[in-house]
Amino acid sequence: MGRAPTGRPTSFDIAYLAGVSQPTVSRALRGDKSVSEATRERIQRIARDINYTVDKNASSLRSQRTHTIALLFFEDGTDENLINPFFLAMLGSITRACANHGLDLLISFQRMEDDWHMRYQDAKRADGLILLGYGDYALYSARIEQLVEQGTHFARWGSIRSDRSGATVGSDNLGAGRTAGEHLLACGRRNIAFLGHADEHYPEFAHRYDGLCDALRDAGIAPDPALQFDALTHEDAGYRAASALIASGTPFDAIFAASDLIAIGAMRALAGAGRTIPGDVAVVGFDNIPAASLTTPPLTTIQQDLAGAGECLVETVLAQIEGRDPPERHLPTRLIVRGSSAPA
Amino acid sequence: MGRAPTGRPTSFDIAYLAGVSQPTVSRALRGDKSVSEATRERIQRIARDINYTVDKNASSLRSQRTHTIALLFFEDGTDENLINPFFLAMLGSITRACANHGLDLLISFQRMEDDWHMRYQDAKRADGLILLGYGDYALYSARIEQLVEQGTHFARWGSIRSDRSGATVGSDNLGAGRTAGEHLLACGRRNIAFLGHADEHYPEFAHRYDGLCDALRDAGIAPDPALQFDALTHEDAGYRAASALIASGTPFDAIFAASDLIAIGAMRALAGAGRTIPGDVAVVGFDNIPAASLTTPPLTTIQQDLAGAGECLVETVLAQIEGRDPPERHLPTRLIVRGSSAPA
DNA sequence: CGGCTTCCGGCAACCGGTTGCAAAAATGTT
DNA sequence: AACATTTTTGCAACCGGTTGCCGGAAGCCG
Repeated sequence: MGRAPTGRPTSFDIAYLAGVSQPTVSRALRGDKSVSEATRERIQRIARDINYTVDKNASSLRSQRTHTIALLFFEDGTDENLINPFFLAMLGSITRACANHGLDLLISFQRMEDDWHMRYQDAKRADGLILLGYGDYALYSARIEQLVEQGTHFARWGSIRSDRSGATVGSDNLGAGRTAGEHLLACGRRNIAFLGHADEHYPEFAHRYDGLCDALRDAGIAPDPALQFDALTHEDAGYRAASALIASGTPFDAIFAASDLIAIGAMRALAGAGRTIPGDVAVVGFDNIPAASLTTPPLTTIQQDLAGAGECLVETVLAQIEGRDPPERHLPTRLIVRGSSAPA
Repeated sequence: MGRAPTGRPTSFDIAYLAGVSQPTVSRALRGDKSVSEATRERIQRIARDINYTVDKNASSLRSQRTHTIALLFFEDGTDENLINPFFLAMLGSITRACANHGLDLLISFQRMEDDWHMRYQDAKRADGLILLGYGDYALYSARIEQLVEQGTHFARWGSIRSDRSGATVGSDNLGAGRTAGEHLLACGRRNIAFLGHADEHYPEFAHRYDGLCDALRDAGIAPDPALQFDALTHEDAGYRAASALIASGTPFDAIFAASDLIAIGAMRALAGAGRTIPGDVAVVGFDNIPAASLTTPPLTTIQQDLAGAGECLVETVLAQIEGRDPPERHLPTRLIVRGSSAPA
């Protein structure tokens, strides 16, 4: 039955050693129930003995399943070398989730211009995609539509309410914004500024702002558009936005920043302008990046459920692949109170 | 010549449309010079028109080249969810280097116990491996030997002088340690403590310590073993090591921490003990993680050439794969002076 | 004990490119 | 114009598992 083992072991070698046909080896190693317990164990033992590993390429080629998903990051392209720390934390979570599901993880950073929408699924590199990116959704929404059209399995991290096409997994930004607002109100603040884009191009930020506004209205305060300043998620953007806020002369006693990096930049601007934290201005950030606990004072912030996020993204993609029902894609957040916002 | 296009496009479809044989298509798309310019262009145009992508599995299966490398992280397993920020920065650099070389990058976090030494190369998932891990090298040196024996292409990040088997890429830790020492000496410090393991199980840290000792000796100071305290690279470890140092009663006016995380933990301990920085104690860290500039005072540290590191690791693996000469595997470092160490 | 279902395992086709070798075409030589 | 050379292209085998289908063996039943 075939030739004797030679070179790197293949399933044929095992078949030879076990005295069975090669397809039987394939079935046995995958735990196919149409192989008797006895032969399966025999085959598995031999496989272990000769250090056999299934060739992933051959397997994927025939079965059209790679058991791999691709994680595509993309940023606005401004910062070449720095990676947003929040993404990195997310990466850890996704990696672990993949490992738990026995999936390999392919990683790539993308520039907007690339033809990433076909590089992975089409080349059969991956069974599904996870898309991760802050920045202006409008810039790549066209590609996302394309993914949907061609039936690509994917999930993206974003704001749950912008779930028009494709499966979006995200934190409850609206609720988080409300929580932040209520916290600051409870601290006795009334004039709460928001640093971060609030238009539809940046739905995550916008929903955080919406939540803040909801909280304000509930407290009988009309949100003041003069207290909202655009900022992308960079420290410098936070610095500039806070400087603009200060320069505007509009009185304020609190800042809700759309991200910790923005908050950190804002704190720098406040310190430069002689405003004390939290005395003159309470500050709340978003993300709870590692650096948030190291600022002076430590930054109050909102923590997203990162462990849950990775698992949820992976599970969402898997569900599409296997035709199961997708999980709840709505993740809770938690307020972490630190020194930058004084308790009432 | 064959059947008409149907379903997802294959090279056969293109062959049909171009009126050539399928192997010619394969050759043309890879730029094989044995295809005439005219036909190649015709084929490439058709491929673009019908959105064709080479099936990576089929290609890899036959050619035995995946154009993929696997990046294996491993940590001591203590911290489940936090990833060392230094690694994350490295990841960014490696990702970019892979992209530049047209390689895919497979990522995995490993626990020591796993059979990672065969999961990738053997399964033909990747052409080569990059190993990244702080921690006790003794724990996995056996597996590394195994990799060498079976001819696996790999490079690991580590200390250049421990390059006994396999290609090790790393910073010039010895030189960096000397630089740190000389800087502290120039600041007028004489009793410089080192926080970090200094034994052969942690060669990177040990070489940093050795460099410090060299600098001390050059200045006519005998290194005092009582000023060296073990610490792995976690904030808590730094806190504990610094606490032990303070409790030991040995006088000291400077700390050189083997990593920024250790330094940050140490600064916390110093603050808790009422020692001022840099007044009583100057502190120098290592890595220049983002948080380093946010501490109070900002942390003087040593920056490794991360961009170069990723490129060098990738290039080293590629060189092995393609039988070229490996690049220089010795990377320079740079001292970043901040507030935690007072100028002389 | 013949007939029927169930369980196991084999046969052969197949996934979609890549590659060694040889034939055909184009170009050069004398 | 006949022959040597060099380019282009095709043929067929191959990479190493996976899968649909079928047949033999074993188990079940009246």
